[in-house]
Amino acid sequence: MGVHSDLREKLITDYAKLSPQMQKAARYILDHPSDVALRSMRAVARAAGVPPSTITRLMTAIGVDTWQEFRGHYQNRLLDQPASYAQRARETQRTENDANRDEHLLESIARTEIDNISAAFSPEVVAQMISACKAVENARHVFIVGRGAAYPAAYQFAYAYRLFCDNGVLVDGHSGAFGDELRGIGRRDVLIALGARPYIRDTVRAVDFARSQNCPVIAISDSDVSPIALDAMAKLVVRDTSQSFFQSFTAALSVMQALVALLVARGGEKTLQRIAAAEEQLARFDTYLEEKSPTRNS
Amino acid sequence: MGVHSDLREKLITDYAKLSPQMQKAARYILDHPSDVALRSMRAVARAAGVPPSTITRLMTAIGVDTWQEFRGHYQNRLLDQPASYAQRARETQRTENDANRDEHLLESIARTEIDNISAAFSPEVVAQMISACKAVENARHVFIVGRGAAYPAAYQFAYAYRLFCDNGVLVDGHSGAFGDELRGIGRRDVLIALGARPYIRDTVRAVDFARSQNCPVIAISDSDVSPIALDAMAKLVVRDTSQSFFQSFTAALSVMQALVALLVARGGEKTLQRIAAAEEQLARFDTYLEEKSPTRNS
DNA sequence: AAACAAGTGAAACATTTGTTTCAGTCTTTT
DNA sequence: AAAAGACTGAAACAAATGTTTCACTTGTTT
Repeated sequence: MGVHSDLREKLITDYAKLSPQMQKAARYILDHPSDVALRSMRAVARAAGVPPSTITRLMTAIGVDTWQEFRGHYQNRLLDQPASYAQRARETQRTENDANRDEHLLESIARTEIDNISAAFSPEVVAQMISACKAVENARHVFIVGRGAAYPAAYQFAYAYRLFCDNGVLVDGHSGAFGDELRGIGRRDVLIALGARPYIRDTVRAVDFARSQNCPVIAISDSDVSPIALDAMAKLVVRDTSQSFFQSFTAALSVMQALVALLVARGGEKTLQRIAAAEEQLARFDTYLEEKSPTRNS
Repeated sequence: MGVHSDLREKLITDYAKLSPQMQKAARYILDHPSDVALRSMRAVARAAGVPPSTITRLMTAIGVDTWQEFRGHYQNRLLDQPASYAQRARETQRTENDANRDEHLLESIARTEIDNISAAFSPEVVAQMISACKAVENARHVFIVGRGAAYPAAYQFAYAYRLFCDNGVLVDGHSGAFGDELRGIGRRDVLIALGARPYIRDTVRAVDFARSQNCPVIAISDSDVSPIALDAMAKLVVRDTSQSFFQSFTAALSVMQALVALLVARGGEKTLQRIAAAEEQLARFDTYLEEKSPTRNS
């Protein structure tokens, strides 16, 4: 009986050969390893959405006789890797040779990203988000513009928004010339514009045009006085600090997601039903891969 | 709301006032904190050389009602989690009045996002990122596929990558049928695939096709055993936990940005020159609003 | 259709768990 | 020395745990 030094590996390689329910359990365990170390078997089973017997069967399937043995592995793993942030930083700094220069860079990227997101949810921005939200709720049409590096965040919002509202327009120039989609924009609409320095001309033009038509603007930008945010009715200022040459649009994306979450939360039951209907439609179009158990993950 | 921020401190200060047997127990717990997190109360009592009742009495003496609560503190400490999830959920639920429900939602969103990003830069993922990076550097072509909610992150990478390398292909279906762009994919290429549950059929098909052509796959996904990550040469597992109905792709975006940063950093001077040239070209195309220097500022 | 095997979850089972009870011990005070 | 009071640990208890059993479903083969 060889002792499995790494049974996470075994779980992954054998995954395909497991029965559907065991896969469900295996997946939860792979995704939540510390749960195994800390919680009881029944609790893990409950969290994974399977009966306790499935966990037992899974263990015998991968050659582990008892839950105690199984749990022991995960406990050791947890003890071997304290991996506290401070400690990790200290370690990477201690040995500053070329070997782990990459680790060091990534570590500082992580910190910067976290800082940016923290700043993006400061009280001032939060207040702006809420008022932006109200503007969107009352708008006839919601135009979203964001080019270049800002496009992902714009797309993200448009994509999610479309699932529960049909008055959103993503101005991306895919359908004809850029800006064509803005035709008819007016006082009762809202334009959500995203962009940071260097400001892309198209985006600024769209904002100027909207303003000339008396359409209120919600700006997600890097400054209160950026050409996009100037005269905007709501200014969501996010930092785009980055360790690399490029700006980081993580915070912008996060803010857009938060905006969606806020709209859904305020929309109540009706909105949830619309989302359910949209998902239903996507499922009917065979968009998603069929999965045995249509449960939602935690 | 006096939550015991640190009950190890309490254990030390009250140590003198405890009865001899309780001191024995307290001392063992102070010396073996992880035992509390991982083993049962009776096991701890046995190891400390005291009857179980002593542990109970010790807990009541320092103001903890139940072993579960006691153990919970030590488990959080082991996980290096500043605040427990359960506690956080309780806090956000506590003030469920309509007044500042929005603020609370946003605050908890922010926390979740930060957690997700922290997890995305864990040592395991960092290691995978570096090996993924090397694969990209040696690849003939770099294909990027990500649909639906994963598209923003895919686009972000493709957009940034294009500025310093011309062998990237964003598989987005804009040019004809989806998957057409994969023609000719082979052993010497790399496919970067993004996707989380529910898995979009197109993405999985692209991954399967790439695998059938012996093309190595870099997977950015929500599990080690997701249909995208299975058999991938590099698995970047990111959490997509979200307060709202939708998944959060913030961590995925952040990882993609970090990948770009890593590529640039490793590319050295030559890469920087290419980026400068690309920006120059964009400026000549009048893409940006006139501003003196297109270089980033602090 | 029938037979079969594999997969599954509710229930049952013996342990083990955290906690309480209580009789005995020890120290301190009178 | 006796009484009072706090300490202590064995035993008792209900609740929860890990595991096994067994009908039942499901999908496949004959």
